[in-house]
Amino acid sequence: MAGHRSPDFDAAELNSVVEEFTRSNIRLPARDKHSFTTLSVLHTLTREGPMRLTALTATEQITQPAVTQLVTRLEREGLVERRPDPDDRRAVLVRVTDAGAEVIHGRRQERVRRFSQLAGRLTPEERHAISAALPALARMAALMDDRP
Amino acid sequence: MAGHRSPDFDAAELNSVVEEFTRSNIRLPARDKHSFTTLSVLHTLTREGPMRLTALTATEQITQPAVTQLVTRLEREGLVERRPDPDDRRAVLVRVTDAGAEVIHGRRQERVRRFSQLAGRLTPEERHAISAALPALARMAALMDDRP
DNA sequence: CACATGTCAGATGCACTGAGATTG
DNA sequence: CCAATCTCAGTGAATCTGACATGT
Repeated sequence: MAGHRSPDFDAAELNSVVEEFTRSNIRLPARDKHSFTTLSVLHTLTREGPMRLTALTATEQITQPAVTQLVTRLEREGLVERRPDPDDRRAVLVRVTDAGAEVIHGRRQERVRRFSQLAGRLTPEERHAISAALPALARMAALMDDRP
Repeated sequence: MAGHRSPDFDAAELNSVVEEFTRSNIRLPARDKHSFTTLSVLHTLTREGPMRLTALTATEQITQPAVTQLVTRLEREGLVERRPDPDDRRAVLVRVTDAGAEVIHGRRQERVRRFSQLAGRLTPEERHAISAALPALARMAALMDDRP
């Protein structure tokens, strides 16, 4: 069951762990009223800075009209702002407001706190093993963006 | 920014990695025609075996009427089956068909293959670090289910 | 009668397709 | 004139709330 390229590396076991973390992470969005797409857009804008609607269409998995509608909704809730692009008057730049950033920041803090608590229930050896693997996992995650 | 309980453990960094993996994992559902909830239900039924609609309502994040409708849809597509509960004639047991299990199995294989390819682009040291951390990560994931 | 299980009916939020307006 | 960017209008699938039928 190990990966074809690396007999010493159990990709199925890695996938199993990722599935569990994903599952548990998905449960959280249901608490507040924001939809999954809403959170994803706010997350992207927080990471990447102001973007055009077209750029958002590429990163999220919805069509341009849906992005227009979604941004209108988010603007009405005060989570993002529309600004005209000074260089191209066809385009608008969407950016998160402080309130929007706070939504993402709060959720992130909640998860980090949860991970801290869970780590406290592991052995020092287990914590060390995870810490030692984080740079490699981060690089692996970065590689995933190459070929979406 | 490190966790309060374990100064040597960077929970924020772990969260960042988990976020990236989750993001990249979420993109995949958009390819086939199945919705996220559909896949989640099939996944749960595959892991847990036959369940009542009420039990599904608890694990998934939707209401009972939505589960009824969703199961009807899945039954029409041949992915699950309704069976009367022999012990309680009010209830029905939902179980995945072979076709339904195949959907989940196929997706899992696709992800495992992807992880194998990505691992092939890492250094042997990085692969070793990840392998060494997997048991600890699996245990951490198991701990998450205790307090949902 | 009280509770649990599942279904039915109407209302709502969200995304899609197709067409249109403005600017480069 | 053509391409890019965004918006508008109408349609459809999925979910929610509230009411209801059945069985314990």
